[in-house]
Amino acid sequence: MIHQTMNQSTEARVPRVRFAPSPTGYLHIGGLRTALYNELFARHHGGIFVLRIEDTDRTRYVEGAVENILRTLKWAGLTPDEGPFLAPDGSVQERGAYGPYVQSARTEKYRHYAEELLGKTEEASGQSYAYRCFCTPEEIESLKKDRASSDAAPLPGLVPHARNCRGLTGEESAALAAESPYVIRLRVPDRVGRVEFTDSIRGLVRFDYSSVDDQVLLKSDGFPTYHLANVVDDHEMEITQVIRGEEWLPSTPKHLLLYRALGWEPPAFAHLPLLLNPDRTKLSKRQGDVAVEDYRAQGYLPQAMINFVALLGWNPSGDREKYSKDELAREFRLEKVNKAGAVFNREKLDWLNGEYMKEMPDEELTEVVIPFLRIDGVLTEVDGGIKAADGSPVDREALRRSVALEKGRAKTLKDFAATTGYFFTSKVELSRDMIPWKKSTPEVAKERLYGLRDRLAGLSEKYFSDPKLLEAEIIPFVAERGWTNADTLWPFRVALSGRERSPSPFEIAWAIGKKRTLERVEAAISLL
RNA sequence: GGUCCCAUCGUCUAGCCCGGUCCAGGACGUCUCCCUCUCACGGAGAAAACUGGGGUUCGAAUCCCCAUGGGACUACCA
Repeated sequence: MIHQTMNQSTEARVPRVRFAPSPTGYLHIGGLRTALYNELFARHHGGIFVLRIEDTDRTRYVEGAVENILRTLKWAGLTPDEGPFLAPDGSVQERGAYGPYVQSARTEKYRHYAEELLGKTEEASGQSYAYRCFCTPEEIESLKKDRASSDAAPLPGLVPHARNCRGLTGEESAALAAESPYVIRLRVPDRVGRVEFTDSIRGLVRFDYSSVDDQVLLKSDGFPTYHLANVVDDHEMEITQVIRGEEWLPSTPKHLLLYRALGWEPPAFAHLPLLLNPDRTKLSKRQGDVAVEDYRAQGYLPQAMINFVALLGWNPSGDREKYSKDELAREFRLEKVNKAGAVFNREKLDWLNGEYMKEMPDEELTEVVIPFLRIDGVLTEVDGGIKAADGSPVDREALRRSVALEKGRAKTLKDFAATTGYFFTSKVELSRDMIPWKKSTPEVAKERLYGLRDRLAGLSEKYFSDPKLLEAEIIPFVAERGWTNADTLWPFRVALSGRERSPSPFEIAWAIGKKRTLERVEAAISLL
């Protein structure tokens, strides 16, 4: 009496996987990882990565969500081989031979199969694989309450309401259908038995028939539920390996039962461990950002996101932290995916993001930083030219240098807005008492700045082309005067930055140039 | 409650399938020291884990059982 579902070998076929998000808003970080694993699997095996939109719940549809998902996937560098994509003009189009790839455009198919099941008889029981249920949601709700409150062990097998409509004859059912709304439910066998399957990650998993509810397949509005649509589409799109979140594990027996009822060979299943909040519950909004676009807006690089999320639940070796997407694809093995959930920990993401920023060429980094500087008002764009917040022009080279200097201490692209502003203003804000080194006095600071000013003024522009040149010039000068680095360089640096913490004065001078360097030193002197 | 899944440092993990090389390795974070005008960077180092109990075995993080703990699911949502 055991129904065994074999995971047929699929070596003869091209592996096909899919990512199937619902357009209910934004792309969830967990969705990003699921999509990534699907793509990695496809690339590793030379297969096809399909994107499918599961929008069978009209009540949850959010305007623009499809575009948003597409945009975010693109940003992350994920590129489905088939399915909807964003055309250059911004419209959503499709590619691939298995379309449409949006479920709302496929409703006829689902209805067709649901009705087919109504009339199809299972040999073992002599009953149809599906039946019409006329119960209202309210009735079912109260039946459920009864079940929950009763001390008696739940009846083996069936959901309570099943007893109402399950026994209807074909004629009764058809007659009622003419006058009342109904749903079509899957008839789970009421004999003893179970569904078994070998999960690609977890191994053998089994469910007794008695623990599976008679799932609704077709809703009273004529739309399919996830379960039906998913099975129909995975079959029609010839998906060979399903890779999805662990939350789907409990409904897998329903899907397997459906494949059997329809007479189809099921794909292999792999259920990914969940991404967790710090308290180890399923990652959720409320405990942090879950939308990929939030991370994008906060200045995380797509490479860092991909790298980070890939290693949440899977690891190729254990002693390396940085991998490109190609390297990930080369190493990817579904069998090596962990079974336990993984806490999404932002510190490590910050670190990884910093690593990627540091290795990025300055020109490239500058390009991606600019939008963040504009958002935060550090820079504005006038007639295509970039200007500082106070209207002074900003040249590209100065911008590049400031980004190069600050990238060592930035965790995200957004951080540059907070650390980089003083490079571009014509006047630095500073107060008299922060100029002297903490163990020194304003008088000393003033003397040092005078000396520095005269010395700097005598240096040609060439010295400002490399912080090392400036340093090689100033350090000996400080020594020969009998000054200390501390009581000289601190005032110098503060004069240039207006900050307690910043890059070295030589670096700042290099970034802002001789003219501004002298202006700022002069301004500091006048405060003393 | 029921069903199912899971369990190595605070966190991500390597090792587990094919028991000994593991008084458990790496990374983030933390702490200390070095570098240093500051903050970072960088360098050196430290603290930090096999949930518990049985069993199998000469030997268990690794295999088995139980307990405990955690999680997911339990919709005409996905």
